[in-house]
Amino acid sequence: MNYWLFKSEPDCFGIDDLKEMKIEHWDGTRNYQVRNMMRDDIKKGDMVLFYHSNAKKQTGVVGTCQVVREGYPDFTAMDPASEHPDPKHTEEKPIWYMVDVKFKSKFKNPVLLSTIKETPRLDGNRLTQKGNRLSVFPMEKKHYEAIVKMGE
DNA sequence: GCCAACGTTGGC
DNA sequence: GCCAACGTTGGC
Repeated sequence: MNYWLFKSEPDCFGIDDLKEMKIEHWDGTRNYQVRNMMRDDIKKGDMVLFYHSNAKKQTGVVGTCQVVREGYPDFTAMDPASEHPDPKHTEEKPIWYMVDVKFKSKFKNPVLLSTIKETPRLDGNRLTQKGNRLSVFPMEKKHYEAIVKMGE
């Protein structure tokens, strides 16, 4: 089993939205590195930290979810009314991929970015690496488990 | 709103 | 293939 961190802006789609919907597709990623992970690497059963980025209140990890469907074409790319339409993406030749995730938990204590930076046992995680702007990336098991422990 | 650090685009 | 210009992300 692998572990990941997914970023989302809470104004757009937050942990409470996922909690309500229970299962939702993680659409809208338009970055090739992320696309490759969505298509090839993220497997059913993998665990995901849900991260709120650009948050007015609290920027940090706010809960967890689990992958319930592996990579398939992001149909929102074909919808001109969607957030990120891409005319090059077609049914025959999809470019963008997404996975489905299922809500697992909302943290009692969100693990803030500032806390993650200050916690020595989280050293080396990708979130706080300089220049990392990917909205999806792998987490080491020990970091995943440490963050869940802190959150709950 | 600012800006650093990318990623993407397109002319050549 | 190079690289300048531009767009985006996301913390602050």
